[in-house]
Amino acid sequence: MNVNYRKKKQPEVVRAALLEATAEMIVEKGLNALTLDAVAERAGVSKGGLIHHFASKQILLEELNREILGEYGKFIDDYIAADPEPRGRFIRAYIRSFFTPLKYPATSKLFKAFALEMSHDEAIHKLCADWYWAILEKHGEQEHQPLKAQMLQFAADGLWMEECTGLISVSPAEREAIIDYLIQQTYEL
Amino acid sequence: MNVNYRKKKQPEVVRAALLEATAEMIVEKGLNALTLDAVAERAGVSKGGLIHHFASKQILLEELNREILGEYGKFIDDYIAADPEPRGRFIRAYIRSFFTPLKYPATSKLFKAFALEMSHDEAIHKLCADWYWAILEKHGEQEHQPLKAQMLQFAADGLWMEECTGLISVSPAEREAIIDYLIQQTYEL
DNA sequence: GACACAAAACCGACTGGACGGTATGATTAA
DNA sequence: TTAATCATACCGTCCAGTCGGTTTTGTGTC
Repeated sequence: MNVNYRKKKQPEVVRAALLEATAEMIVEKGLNALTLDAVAERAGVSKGGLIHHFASKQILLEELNREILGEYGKFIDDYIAADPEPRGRFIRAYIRSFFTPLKYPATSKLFKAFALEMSHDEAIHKLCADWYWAILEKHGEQEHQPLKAQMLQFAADGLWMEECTGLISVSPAEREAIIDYLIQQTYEL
Repeated sequence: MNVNYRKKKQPEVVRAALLEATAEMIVEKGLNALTLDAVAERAGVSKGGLIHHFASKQILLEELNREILGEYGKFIDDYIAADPEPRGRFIRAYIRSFFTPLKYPATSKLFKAFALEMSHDEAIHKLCADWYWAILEKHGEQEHQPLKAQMLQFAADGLWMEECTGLISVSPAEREAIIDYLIQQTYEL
C-alpha cells in the first residue's frame, strides 16, 4: 500500500508527476528502457494509477509530446513578442527557445526527451511536423528563407543535439559563446 | 530447414548481411523494435546462426557501430588528403563526410540511431566519443577552433539530423544549396 | 585421391524473465 | 451514493539467450 494512496487526491499533480517521470527516464535511460512499472514507481504511484491517467504507453508518450510542443510554442511566441528588431526575429526566437532551460526549468528535460522518442513513431512524428509548420505559418515565415538563416537554424539544432548526447562535451563557457555568436549573426541576415 | 544451410558456407557474406539487416531494421522500425529473430530472418539465417557471429544483441550493435564509425573516419581521411586548401580543411571534410552515402545504403539515417537512441548505452557512447576525439587529434584540430568553425560543424550536425528525422522535409535542391553554402563558408574561416 | 577428425558454421526448439495490459477491489472526494 | 482516483494481483505475449544437434570446411595422414 503506497503512502500516497492515503493522502489527499491530487490528480493533476499525479498526472504531472507521471509526465515528468517519463521524461526524466527517457533522458536518463533511453526510450527503449522505458517501462510503465518504472515510471509509476518513480512518480510515486502504482501502475494502476498510471493506466488510469494514460490508458496506454503510446498515449502516455503522445501526451508528453503534446505538452512539450505546447511549452515550446510559448517560448517562441514570447521571444518574438519581446523582440523589437524585425530582422531575423524568428530565427532568433528559434535559437533562444532551444537554450533557455533556466527560465522554465520544469520543461528543460522534456525537450530532450521529445527528440529522442519522436523518431520512428508515426503519430508522434506527425504531431511534431504539423506543429513545426504551424509555427512557421503563424509567424509568417513560410516563404523561402535565405541560406544563412537556414544555416543558423541548423546550427542551433546541432548544438542542441550535442547537448542531448554529450558526445563532444562542450563546456558551459563554449556553449554560451556559441549561442551568443548565433544570436549575433541573426542581426546580419 | 533453411535452404542456405545446404549451400556453400560464406561466413563473411552472412556476417555482412546480418549487419546490413540490423542497420535497415533500425532505420525502418527504430531501435526499440529491433529483435534478433527479425534480423536473422531478414538476413536469411537462423537465430542460432546470428548468435554464432554475434554473441549477443549488445555485441551486434557495437560491431555495427564500429563499422559505421570506421567508414566515416575513412571518408574524413580521404577528403582531407584530397583537399589542397589547408584553411578550414577539417571542417570541410567533416561536413562532406556526413553527406556521403555509406556502404550500407540504409545507414544514412543510422548514425542518428546511435547518436540519439544509443547515447544512453555507455559502451557505444564511449565508442563514439573516443572516435570523435581520435579524429580531432589525428588531424591536429584539438586546439580551440574559431566560433564560426564550430557553428559550421553544428550546422552540419543539424542538417544531418533533419535528414534523419525528416521533420522539416528539406527538398534535395535546398539540401544541396545548404551544403554548398556550408562548404563555401569553410574557405572564409 | 581417400579417409579421419577436429573445428567452424549453422539450425531451431525451448526457457525464463521482463513487460504491457487487464480485472477487480479499496479509498476518497463530491 | 456515486464517480473519480488509485492499489494489487494476475495474464499473455514477446524476446534475448541457451542448448543439443546437423552440416560443411579445413587439415593432416596414408
